[in-house]
Amino acid sequence: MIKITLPDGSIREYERGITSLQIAQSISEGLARNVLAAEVDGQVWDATRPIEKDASVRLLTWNDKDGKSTFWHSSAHLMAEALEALYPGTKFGIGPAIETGFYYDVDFGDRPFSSDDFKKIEDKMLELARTKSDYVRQQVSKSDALAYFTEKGDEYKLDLIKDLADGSITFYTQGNFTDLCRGPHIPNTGFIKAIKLTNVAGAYWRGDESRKQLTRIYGVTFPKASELADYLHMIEEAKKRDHRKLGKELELFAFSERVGMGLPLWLPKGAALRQKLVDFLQRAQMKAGYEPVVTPHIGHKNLYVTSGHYEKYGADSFQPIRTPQEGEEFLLKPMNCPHHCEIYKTKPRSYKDLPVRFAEFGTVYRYEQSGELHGLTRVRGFTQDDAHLFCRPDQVKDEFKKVIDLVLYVFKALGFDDYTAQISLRDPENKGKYIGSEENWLLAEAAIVEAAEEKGLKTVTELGEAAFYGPKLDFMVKDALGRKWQLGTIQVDYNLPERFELEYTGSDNQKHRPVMIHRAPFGSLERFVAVLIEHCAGEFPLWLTPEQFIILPVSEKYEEYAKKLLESLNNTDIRGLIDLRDEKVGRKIRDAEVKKIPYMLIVGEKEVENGTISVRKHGEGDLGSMTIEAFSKQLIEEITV
RNA sequence: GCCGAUGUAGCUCAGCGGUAGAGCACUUCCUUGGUAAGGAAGAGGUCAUGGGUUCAAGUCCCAUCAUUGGCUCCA
Repeated sequence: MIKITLPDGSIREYERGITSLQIAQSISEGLARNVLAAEVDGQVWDATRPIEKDASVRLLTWNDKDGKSTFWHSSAHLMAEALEALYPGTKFGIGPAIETGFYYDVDFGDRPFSSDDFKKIEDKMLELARTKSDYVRQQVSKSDALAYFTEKGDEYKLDLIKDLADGSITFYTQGNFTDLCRGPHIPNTGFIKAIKLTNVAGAYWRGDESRKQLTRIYGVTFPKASELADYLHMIEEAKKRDHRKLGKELELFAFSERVGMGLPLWLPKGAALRQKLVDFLQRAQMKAGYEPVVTPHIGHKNLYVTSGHYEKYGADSFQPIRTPQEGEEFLLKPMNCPHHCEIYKTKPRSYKDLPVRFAEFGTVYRYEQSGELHGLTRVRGFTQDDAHLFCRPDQVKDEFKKVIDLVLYVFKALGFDDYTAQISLRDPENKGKYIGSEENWLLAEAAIVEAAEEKGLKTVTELGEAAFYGPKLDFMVKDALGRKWQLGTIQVDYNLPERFELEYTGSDNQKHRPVMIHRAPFGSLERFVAVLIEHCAGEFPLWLTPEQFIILPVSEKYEEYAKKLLESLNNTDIRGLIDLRDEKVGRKIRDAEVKKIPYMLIVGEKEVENGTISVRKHGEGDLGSMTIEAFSKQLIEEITV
């Protein structure tokens, strides 16, 4: 007998060789029907794999992340089986589960493939799923594994096996399909009830451009048809919220081929929104002791040679601009920090002066590969809400904590309630790719970890995700549809102060090196606005809305009253407009609703007589009539953040 | 940058070898209307660009550009 510890702490005794599935059955039939896999001593296993010794077991269902990914990984195998049945001779690369769904990289040889083939594959998959074939795990020797795939003629699998240690190789078979696979898998294909192939794309074998390009087929599957329907609905909703679509419809920004790809044009309404964000953060930063600075859009090449950016990114950047007479080389500013370092150096600094905090909404230009541009989230010219804090080593942690406070304040004001922080540290395996001394890195990493801990942030730590000059703390927010976005970032930098030979005079009258912290709560205004649009589906918080109200006269007879009304309501914080078109009020309301204008003020005979307005709120409907003063007061209260 | 898809009116799209279409938006006129589309008329396109095939090319082929889904990259 062996002892199995369950997540609730209870310990049950079973015969040696019991499977997780049988454990589930001993608890309840319902549970057993839903078990996809199990976590055995921290490792995800097949639910059907025998357990040979005492272990702690957590049964995984569709509600667990690992349960889902097991399900999707098994779905990838099911798709491969369908592909092999439909297109004999297809070779297979890798087929993992991804955040939502799975993909399989396959080589169809010369056969053309397009999304038109999806239906056929989906049908075949469903047919195979209904056979409820078990996923059977089998340990094989390296030579047998090689022999199998040599026989099958699948060079990709052979390439994979080459790198595997003999003794740790497993095959999984379901139906007529056998694949090299570490597992785990769901018990049988019958769990897969709803299937949707989503898209097809090219992907290089092992992500290497010099190797053959395979066809990557993406799909997603569900244990219930209704879940697929929900998923498709979510996709529809995401499409409706796409910031590129809403940005066009709400006249926030545009792109022009003539201006150049990846270079956004902010239209009046978008610029108004953007300006409000800038004002908002500017005010918060002034309170927090930041000093605004302004630097030019280009900088001498030597500046970036000094900073190290030229060496690292020069070849992949926009190429230098040369002055016609002197032949001096200037770069479009890809970063604000080198400029800010020079500002720091304009005068001797005392330890008493630190920290100094230079803030700039600095527009930077970076070459992004053409295929990578995407709406406002990936552009070639963008404005960072950048600031650099220069402080003493003993101030780092404190400053870091203050920045965390600022970032959280910004998120709260903008309705991002669900966020996590990612601590990005060095890749311990590959320390050579980072600039800076071991000692400095250890200091910086400790400061971040401690600050995040003391602020009680929900964090995940990623090794190898640090910037080349220092570790960082990135904030990821979840939007209204549950999608994750990376926004704010805080980065410790012991490196630039070194390169720019920044100094301050300590209380010991000796020169010391300050520490630099880069930080941007929004990240970039472009990206932030994109995320904000999708988060709130274009219905911005009132204080950010470019046009907060629209006056709708019932007929042209009330035009005068409407104009006076506009004059009395408009001020620096509240902006509105009048719809003077020769249309019925129903039409004007519809158009205002479509434009997502928060308040509609309807004025007609009644209102003129009583000196009131009839207020309608976007998405809610008629609020009844009120006095102008009452409305104005309500609006001001609502926009105060 | 690489692979695939797409590019027709301001917007959303139909047409896929034989005289450029629809809805919305726009302009003008009628209508003076009370909480999500009043009526009529009009204007608007070298069918992304450049080549080619054809008696004839938005329509078929090639190239370029842009957009887009991925890959790769991201200070």
